Parts: sequence; structure tokens; C-alpha cells
Amino acid sequence: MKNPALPAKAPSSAAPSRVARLKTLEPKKVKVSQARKLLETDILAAAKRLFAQRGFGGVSLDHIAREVGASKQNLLYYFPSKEELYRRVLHGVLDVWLSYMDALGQYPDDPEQALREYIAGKLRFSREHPDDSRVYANEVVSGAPIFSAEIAARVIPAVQADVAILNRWAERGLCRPLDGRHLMVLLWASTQVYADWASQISLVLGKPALDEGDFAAAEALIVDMVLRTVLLRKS
Amino acid sequence: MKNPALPAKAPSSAAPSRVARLKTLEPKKVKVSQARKLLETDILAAAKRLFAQRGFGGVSLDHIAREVGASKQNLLYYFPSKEELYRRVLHGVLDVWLSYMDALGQYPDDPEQALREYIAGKLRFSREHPDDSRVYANEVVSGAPIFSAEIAARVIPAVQADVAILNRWAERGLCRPLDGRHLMVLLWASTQVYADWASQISLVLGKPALDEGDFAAAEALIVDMVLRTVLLRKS
DNA sequence: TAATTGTTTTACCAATTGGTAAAAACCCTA
DNA sequence: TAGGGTTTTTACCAATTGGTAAAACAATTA
Repeated sequence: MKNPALPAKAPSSAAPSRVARLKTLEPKKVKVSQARKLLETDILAAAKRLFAQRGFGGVSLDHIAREVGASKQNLLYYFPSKEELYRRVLHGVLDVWLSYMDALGQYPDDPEQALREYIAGKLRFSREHPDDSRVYANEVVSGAPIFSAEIAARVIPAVQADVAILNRWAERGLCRPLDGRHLMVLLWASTQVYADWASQISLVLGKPALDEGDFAAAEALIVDMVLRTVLLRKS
Repeated sequence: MKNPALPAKAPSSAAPSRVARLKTLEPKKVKVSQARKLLETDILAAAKRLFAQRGFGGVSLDHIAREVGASKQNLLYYFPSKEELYRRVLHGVLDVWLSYMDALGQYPDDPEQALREYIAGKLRFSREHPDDSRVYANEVVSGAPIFSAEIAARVIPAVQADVAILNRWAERGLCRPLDGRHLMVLLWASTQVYADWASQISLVLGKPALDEGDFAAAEALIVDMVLRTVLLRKS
């Protein structure tokens, strides 16, 4: 099915085969034993981009394949099915997502620094990996039909660890006691929105795309709010 | 591309026609002059639910039609195309979305009350209209390919009005001066996340669905944070 | 060089996609 | 009850969907 809003891709008439392209660019440099990993990576990258933009159901294998200059059947040689490809993409996305979750543990005795780092990291994630954020958002908005098990297995423990850290701070009198679970939700929401809602935010800010200054302003506001709320006294 | 004659489609034996169903349920009550509006409403409701869950590309007309007990062709009698149906759904969603935007103007001289109402309203929106929120989120995450014009025309002015109110408060010394645009983004994010990310939040909270208490806890946290940040002194 | 392995292409497939045309059924009024 | 407008169903359509089978090609090893 064609998403009418997206411009139809110009028919890649010349359609250079991928192998031909590789050979042309680096005649003998690229070992074909590496070709597999290369193409696999390309497919995953293209799939991530498209899934981020249009969701699982809005993307066809043919679309992804054309994007990397391969045939759909070639793609199916690397990934046994569309759902498996999607699963692989999601798996990678979750890896990246989780890698920004352990900032709180880095500063076990300094809530302020820990929270600053956490927020800064999450905003960096939104800025540097917007498609990862959007793929994740798409899956979660859909009710996580495919990945709820993996989210439960990997995300929930990470969240609970972060919540435990917050609770320990509160017990030690380092911060106000509050429901860490809702604080985590708020942190995700307020940072990832700068990836997921970038199109609307840039409309609000009146510019074609978000720049460094916008992210800095967002960080300042979020950090300010969170520290005011979490710390016993604003330093 | 050749297309060999396909075997005649099996007659949908069990499928009860919609009219038959209506008649069975309420023999003469339902005026058929109302049938049109009824079916149209049903279609829009079903489409909203499905678009919310799977995005534009993940839903077929047939899927929507079956959901309301009608045929795809019947559906196309009411809506000329899938995109037009989607547009109608989005239009309704935007109406609801915007109806929660003018809370700030209700209390022009009382930032605290205004912000409390705004947050409470937005959370009510997430709770009472989760599908609206998700359809909106899906469209925005996709880069608003179909609705960016209408968002620009209807949402942006509303945001600017709210930002102007915030600025006026700051000028009058009623609140701290801050970038109202980022505050608005934060308010959307932190409230709508309770609709869009409900599946993950309920996993975090360890319950099958969010209940009133969860929304109350969220409201308390968000209000607390925002008031601490926006007001000159926390009352 | 031959056999083997790994990769890509060609040729299909049935089912589904959004959409059209026209016949049929239905309802209200004259 | 006959006609006219409204709604639904039947019958299609070409294009696209995810996926399979096998042939062809390329690379590595024996």
C-alpha cells in the first residue's frame, strides 16, 4: 500500500546491482565475505529509517530492498521474514535505548549530577538517534504487540534499578521522596518528545529543524524542573 | 503483469449484513435516514481505533469495513478514499486535541490555577481519548505528512496564544520568565505519554492497565514540577 | 580445474491492496 | 403502487503484498 503523502520514489531506472556498485567503488578492497555483513547492516539501517517513519505496516519489503539497491528476494535471503527483520531492528533499537538508562548509577552519591547526566544523555539520544526513538515510539504506541516480552524482560529491570537508586537517595536524605516510576516516565516523555515530535516542535519554534540551541534550551528547562522537584534544595 | 483468472471469491456465508443486524436489534426504531449518519460515525470510530493502533499504512479499508460489519465498497460509498477517511479522522482528533488547549486563557490572572487546570485537562484527554492521542502521535511521529498544513494552521496559533499568556504573566511578575514554547512541549509530552505509552507504563507499574490512581499520581507529580518551576514561590 | 559453498536473480504464487462500475435492494413519498 | 432517490451488494480490476523454488552466478577451497 502506498502512503500517498510521501513522494513516490523516482523509479531507479538504471537500477545498478548492489554488487556492481560495490565493485565499482572499491574494485577488490571489499572482500565479499564482508559483503554479507555490509548488506545486512544496510538493510537494517534502511529498515529502521522506514519503520521509524511509517510503522511496521506502512513499509513493504520491496520498499526497503529498493532503498539499499537490492531485490526483495535478496533481502529475504538475509532475513527470513518481514517480522523477523522488524524484530532485529527493534532489538538494536532497544540496545541503544537501554544504553542511555544507566546514567543514574554512575553517580550513586550525587543525585544532581546523576540527573543532569541522565537528562543530557536522553536528549543526546533523541538528537543522535531520532529514528531509534521513533521506532520505539511506534512499537509502544501500537501496544508493543511484538516486543512487549522483550520490553518486560529488558526495560522493566532497568527502570526498577533506576527507581531503586532514587529510593535509596530518598532514604539517605539526598533527595525528596517521590514516586520514581512516574518520574522516569516524565523523563522519557520530556526528552524523547524532541525526537518523536520533532516535526511539530519545529513548527512551534518556527524553524525547519531543531538545532543545538533548541536542545540546549530543552535541557536547561528539564534539568531545572527536575532538580527543583527532586532535590531538597535547589543549589 | 499477467493475472490469471482468480477463482470466484467464496460467498461470505456467515457475514450478517449491517442492515440486517440493525433491524434485528431494533426492528423499527432506527430510521434509515439516520442509518447514514450512524454508519458514518461507526466507520470513523473504528477507523480511529485502528489508525491509533497500527498507523495509516497498517490498516486496510477492508479491515475497517469488517469491523463495522459493512463491505469495503460500502465504506467507499461514504468516504471517497482511504486518505480522505484518514483526513476526516485526523480532523476530528485535532478538534478534540485543541479543545484542551485553551485552559490557560480561562484564568488570565492566576497562573497556578490555570496550569493546574491545563495539566488536569490534558491528562483527562489522555485518559478519555487515548485513541485520539495515539492517532495524533502516529501522525506527528511520521512527520505529519498529511496534516502538517492543518497543524500549522490550527495548532500553532493555539500554542502561540498560550505562550503569549505565559509571557504576559512573566511581564506582570506573576511567574518566572521562561521559554513558554518549551514549557508547552513539556506539558504535552508529560501528559500525552500516559495515553501513547500506556502499554509500557502499565508494564512499569506492574498492572494490566492504568487506573484513576495512576493518573492522579501523574497529575500530582507534573503539577508539582511545573508549579515549582513556573511560579515565583511555591505556595 | 572441479567441486563446494555462498549469494543473487529469475520466475512464480495466492492473497490482499485501494478503487471502479453497475446492478440490485431498499426506503420514502406522491 | 409506482417512481425516484438512497444505500448496499456483486463483480471486477491492476498493482502490490509477503513469501517460495530453483536456477544462475560468484568465491573459496580441494
